[in-house]
Amino acid sequence: MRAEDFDEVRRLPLFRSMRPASFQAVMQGTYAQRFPPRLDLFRQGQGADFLHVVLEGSVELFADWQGASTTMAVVRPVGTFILAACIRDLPYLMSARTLEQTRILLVPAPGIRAVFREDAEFAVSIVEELAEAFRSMARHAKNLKLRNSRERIAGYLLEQSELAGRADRFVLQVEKRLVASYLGMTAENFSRALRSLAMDGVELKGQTVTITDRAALVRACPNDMLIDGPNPDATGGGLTLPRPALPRERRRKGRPGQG
Amino acid sequence: MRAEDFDEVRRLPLFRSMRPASFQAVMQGTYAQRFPPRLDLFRQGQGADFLHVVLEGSVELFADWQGASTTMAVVRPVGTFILAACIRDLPYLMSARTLEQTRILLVPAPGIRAVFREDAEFAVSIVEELAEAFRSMARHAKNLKLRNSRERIAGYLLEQSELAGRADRFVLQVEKRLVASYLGMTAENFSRALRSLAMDGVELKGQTVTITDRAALVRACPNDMLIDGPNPDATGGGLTLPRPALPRERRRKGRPGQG
DNA sequence: AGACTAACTTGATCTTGGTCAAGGATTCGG
DNA sequence: CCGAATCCTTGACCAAGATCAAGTTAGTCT
Repeated sequence: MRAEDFDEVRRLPLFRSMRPASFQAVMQGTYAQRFPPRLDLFRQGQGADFLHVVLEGSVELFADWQGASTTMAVVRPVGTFILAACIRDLPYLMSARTLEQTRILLVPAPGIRAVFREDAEFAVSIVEELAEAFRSMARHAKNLKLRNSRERIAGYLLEQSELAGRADRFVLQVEKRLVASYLGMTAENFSRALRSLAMDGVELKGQTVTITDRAALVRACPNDMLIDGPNPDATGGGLTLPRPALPRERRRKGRPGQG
Repeated sequence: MRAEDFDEVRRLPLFRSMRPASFQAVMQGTYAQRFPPRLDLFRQGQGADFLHVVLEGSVELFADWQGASTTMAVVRPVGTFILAACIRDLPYLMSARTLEQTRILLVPAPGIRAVFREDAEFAVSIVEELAEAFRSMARHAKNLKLRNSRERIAGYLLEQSELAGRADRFVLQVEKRLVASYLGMTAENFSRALRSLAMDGVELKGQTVTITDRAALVRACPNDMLIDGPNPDATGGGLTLPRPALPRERRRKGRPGQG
């Protein structure tokens, strides 16, 4: 592992409070790796060998069953994923693939399991990460069960706006089909419902969303702290939502290149 | 707290590995209380004052938004709930009410937060409980997103059968409307879809389910370890599914009596 | 730049599941 | 044992969302 990576990782919420010796121990066998876009990292059902930390790029977590597939989350820097599986030494419940060119830190699971029993501060960090991951997933389930697709989209746009610093204009950070899948609907239905939100103060041009009437949009999906967040820090325990950037800042060089 | 409660609690997965002094500290201000059926324990959005442990009876965790309401889980002995909220000192994401007469242990959240920083074994127990809770919730979301209502019901029946020791005949432990809500559908749709499963080897008489053709039922909902469990131990971190009993064993004295 | 590919949109149609309304079945209290 | 309340079931209808099938746009590769 490169020295600069070492420092960067050391500053991550999950690792910054632990004792130096513990950090050294966890980092045994840890390495950062760069993956091309659209690469499968692992499949659901596999054994949990490594905790993954996204350093650059983005990763989609998805699940499938009987031919159907659904996006469960998109993880961005500096989020972690499959912590729960590593802790319990159980098979992953989700599959993962990179969306863009992505750099990932792979931390051997046995080291984590060993060290967090000895370093209370590390245990605290893990507990907080896991608790947040649980809450994110609970919110996801509530969202699916309590709202219809139009409301889920409206809520998503409001959340993205929030993450962009309450901006009224922002760019969707991920493909629409992926957002649709994340929100539990087909791409077609997403497209139509999104268009229909024009009546509720949403303007669309390509990937750029402009909220022209925030009050109307909130009326379409009354905000609820207990579903929509806040997602306190950037690291949602592997459940960070796709995060938007400001319009001009797009930086979409590393997008999917091959299918 | 009664001495017998003390011993019982001490044997819970969450508490049995911790140091005696830590246990004493956590138990400061802890008390067990008996609640009548259908009593609201707390509402979503409230501050997390207590970790709850179900000692007897059962508790429904549900969520609502804009008039709609959905069951998120049913917790039975000896499961805990809202651990995540306690750890993060954040508002509950769900509401809770008793289903039957229920005895609950109320453990002050500040004590938990303080002690798990000092007792590594306790931290480990919390981490494992949380990890399992996360995985349960992830499975719940996958189930909702990847299966239609008929499949969810078939899967539920297979799971209940499993929990009853692979029995081909068992009794539903909770009201059907509650199961319907848990599975994310209306009671009417549940009733119809359940009936339609007669074609797939399911016989019904009141609350009693008989699987006459397990292979057919599995065909209706191919089992998947990564959605349906196993829910390794009884304590699913507040996410244990309603558990069935064997037919004769019903013990349904304490069922909902008043509205 | 032009061709190719993949994502997105739109329309027509159909299925699933929700809504509304009423009729049975249980259960509980007297 | 009867009556009220609640849960469950059934039917008719409706609406949300899925599917299928083109088109259109946009991004990538040569």
